[in-house]
Amino acid sequence: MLRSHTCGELNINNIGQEVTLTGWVQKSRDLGGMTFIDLRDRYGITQLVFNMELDPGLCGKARKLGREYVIKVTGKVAERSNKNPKMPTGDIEIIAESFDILNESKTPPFTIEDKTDGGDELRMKYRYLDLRRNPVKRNLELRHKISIETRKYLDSEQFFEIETPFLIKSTPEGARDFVVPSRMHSGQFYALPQSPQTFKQLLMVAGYDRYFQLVRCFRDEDLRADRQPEFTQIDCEMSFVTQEDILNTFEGLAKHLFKTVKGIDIEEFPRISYDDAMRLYGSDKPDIRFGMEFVELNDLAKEKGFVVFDKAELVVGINAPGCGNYSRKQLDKLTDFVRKPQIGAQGLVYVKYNEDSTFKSSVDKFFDQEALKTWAAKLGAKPGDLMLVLAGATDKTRKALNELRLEMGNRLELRGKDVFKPLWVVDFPLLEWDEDSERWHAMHHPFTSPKPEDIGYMETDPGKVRANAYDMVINGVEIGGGSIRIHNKDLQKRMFTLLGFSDEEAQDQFGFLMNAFEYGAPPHGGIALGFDRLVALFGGSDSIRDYIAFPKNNAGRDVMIDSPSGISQEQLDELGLKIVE
RNA sequence: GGUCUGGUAGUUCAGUUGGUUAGAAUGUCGGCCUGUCACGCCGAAGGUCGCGAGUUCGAGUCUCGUCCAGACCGCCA
Repeated sequence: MLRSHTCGELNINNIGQEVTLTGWVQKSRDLGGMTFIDLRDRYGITQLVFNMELDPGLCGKARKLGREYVIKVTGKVAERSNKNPKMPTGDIEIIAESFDILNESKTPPFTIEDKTDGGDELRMKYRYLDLRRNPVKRNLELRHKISIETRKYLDSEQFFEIETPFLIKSTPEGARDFVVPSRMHSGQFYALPQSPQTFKQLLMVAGYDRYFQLVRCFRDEDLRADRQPEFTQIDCEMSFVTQEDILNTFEGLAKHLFKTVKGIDIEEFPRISYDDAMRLYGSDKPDIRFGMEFVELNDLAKEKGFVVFDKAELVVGINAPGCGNYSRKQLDKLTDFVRKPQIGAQGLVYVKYNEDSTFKSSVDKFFDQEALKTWAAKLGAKPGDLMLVLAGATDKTRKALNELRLEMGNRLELRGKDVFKPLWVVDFPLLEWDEDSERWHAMHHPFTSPKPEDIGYMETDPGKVRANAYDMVINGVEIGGGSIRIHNKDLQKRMFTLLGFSDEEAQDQFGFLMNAFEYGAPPHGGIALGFDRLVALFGGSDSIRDYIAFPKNNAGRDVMIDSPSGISQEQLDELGLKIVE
């Protein structure tokens, strides 16, 4: 090693020692007669001192060091006369005796500091400089810790980590595939896996009854703050298990991670059915850090002469505690919020429960004080509260009220970053109707098993069939999901038929899996957790980008290496490809 | 595919109703300074106002188009 110590470890106990440090020049403070330099490496910052009286030549040379120069310095650890309690190494400094410039540096385009002056665009372009900054470093350290603890836990539960291929084949279901042209088989393509789904099921057939992998997955869909074209999953599968076994095992993983990484004991891990989640929160990933559950008001609100309610399929409200003093302006803002195209509500009905126990509402014309009192009773509202009511088609109205509920949660600061409320959402529907293609789609994926008691409805009333499928949700973020799979060839065939596959198509796309099911496939099931999202959640951020060393932007572009990019004509020819303008 | 927000000095931003030579902070460079740690003081350099058209006597400012970035809707088994 070129160094004897790191820049984070020297303290009062090292006084008098001769040490050699390496690192980057964070900042220099030139006082004329003496110069202080903060030397930074991954482990911390240590102050170097150069003194004109002691060594004018060395000090003069040090005064010329620019930011981010890489140097190696040798000197003696000394106690500071002016200590800095703000830094871990603040009690000591290195009285420099010699140094070498290992590499010079151009002045970086933004400051390498916790609160940098650099914008996102610039930081992404110079990501290797951004990664020098503490906040990003801490995020990657967090990611590292969570991956290590995940492996520790799953290893202790007898899981095998097994790698699966990246060059696989394109399948019609699900997200768009990233595709890789084959040179040796002109006109043919590999696809990158959207997940190792079929491979892990084959591993179950092979008898590896507890598998996991921290694995990259690829989906060619439009991006968001919490979605990258390539992302990492904690992918798991187990054999000879019930849904209950899987929920318990991964509840255990979540609790282990919260305990070991954040020092938090998760007491409750409630389970809620998909139907209840939709009814009470209007979302299949409810944020249960706060209450404000939906209360349906059809029986109290309909047929009272208010045409909006009368023609609505659903009238549903929430009670916002302590918001009864909202001004007209604030209420108008909430109305604007729900009327935004992304939210899609037509309007908002409010009922203020005044401190004097009277009511003031936007529907006073249709509902007297007595009627509004029954609303308040049902919503559990108290004087000083504000009831917010939406009406319309069931799905749309629930979706809009979900957004409004989360907005009120934000306004009332009920969604603290340090509070973690996980839950399982279970009993998802097996299928959902797709308006565009006019056919049933698998809500989870085509290998998800229906609940035995619902199998009879598969052909007669497919929408009614519930699946052995579950999602892990924390703080309103879908962290992952899974299911008990189909392990029977005939049932898998029926599923493919439901999804509109001909026998030939099913055989062509998934024949390898159905064939495998003929050789003693054990009952099995599993789960995949979004690792990036989990890390971001632990770090208290909505965006996963700062937890990935080299992320892509919201157009799927890596602005540092400038990809994607064109390839040469030679490469195109070799692959038998032609670009069509 | 759509909606919204933004693009001005190396960087982060301000820029009035369309009107003189486009400002501040920070960074950079030079000078001074022996206990700084957001060092301080003095000085200097630094601008395709994203790009292109249009309106106007006159555009950083208004209009249209376009590119880039970000957020969201659709999409994401």
